[in-house]
Amino acid sequence: MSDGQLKDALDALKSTGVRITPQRHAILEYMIHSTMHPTADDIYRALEKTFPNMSVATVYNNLRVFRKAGLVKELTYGDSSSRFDFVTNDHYHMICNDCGKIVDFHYPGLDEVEHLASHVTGFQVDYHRLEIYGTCQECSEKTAKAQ
Amino acid sequence: MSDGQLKDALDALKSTGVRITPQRHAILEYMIHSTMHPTADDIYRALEKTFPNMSVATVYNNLRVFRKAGLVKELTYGDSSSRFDFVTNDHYHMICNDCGKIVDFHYPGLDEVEHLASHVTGFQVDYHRLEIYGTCQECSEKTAKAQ
DNA sequence: TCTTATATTATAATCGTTATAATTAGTGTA
DNA sequence: TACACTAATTATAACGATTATAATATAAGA
Repeated sequence: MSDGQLKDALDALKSTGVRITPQRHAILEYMIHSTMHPTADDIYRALEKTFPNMSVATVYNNLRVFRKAGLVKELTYGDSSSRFDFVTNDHYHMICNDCGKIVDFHYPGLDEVEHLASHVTGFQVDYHRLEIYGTCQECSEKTAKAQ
Repeated sequence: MSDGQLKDALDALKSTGVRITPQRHAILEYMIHSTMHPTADDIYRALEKTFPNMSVATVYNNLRVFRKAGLVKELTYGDSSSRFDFVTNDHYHMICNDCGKIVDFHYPGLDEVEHLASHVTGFQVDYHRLEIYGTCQECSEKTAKAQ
């Protein structure tokens, strides 16, 4: 089914007039098969064996192309590089404001929110991003002890 | 009621051993009264009449202090500075992947998600961030015309 | 195959954010 | 109120992620 995802993604790009280059093919393939949310540099380093001459700029440029096409979502954090996810509706993130830890969290059914939002604003919705911020258990306990 | 918010915020800080400085007071006050989500530099420039010697680092440091205290949320985007919001549960954002436009969108009741998340992960939840990405009406029409 | 616009490469530049060290100033206590 | 101690601020330098630029290479339709 990953192959189907790749083919669908390539078709979607092609249909909007975006050229399919070996680099784009490889980046998309990597995104689909990667389990953890890679940074642009992660992708660059993973592909430099296959494309020794590829530039980091190419990775950034294409991630932006994919994002505009609604194929990839960008997760930005204040203190480090952006991370990129191939768009599938699966899980959300909980983030500790103290230590920065990221914990996955499953929750179904924000589709209703997407639909309402689309209806009200006229947006053609591609995906959403939900993050819940707070203090993780370890940091809570550390603070409690310190006082 | 803004005054109450400020007082509550200052009390919350004090109770965790954070010192109240004139700069912190002013930054918080500015955050509470500002209608549009300011960047660190916006805050810096707004306060430099009152604090001609204040450093940008002070703004960044204190925004992080406030964020850790759950008073302020940081909205990060790939292509520009972070924006900061005083935490109140009101609206979400829709973001155009093409032109970057940000449109406010109202939706009540993600409290349930927060509660479940807290229960499952042990986090003490402060706030959440929800953003919906897609293509705005203008950009959709532009693309349709171009083809 | 040829043509042309688009993509890639290599590199330099930008700019938001953080680190550092010295100085200043809150806040609890006497 | 004055003191002492620790935390906060300032000024500046450094870092690093991302983008801009110009030259070269290449995808894809004719």
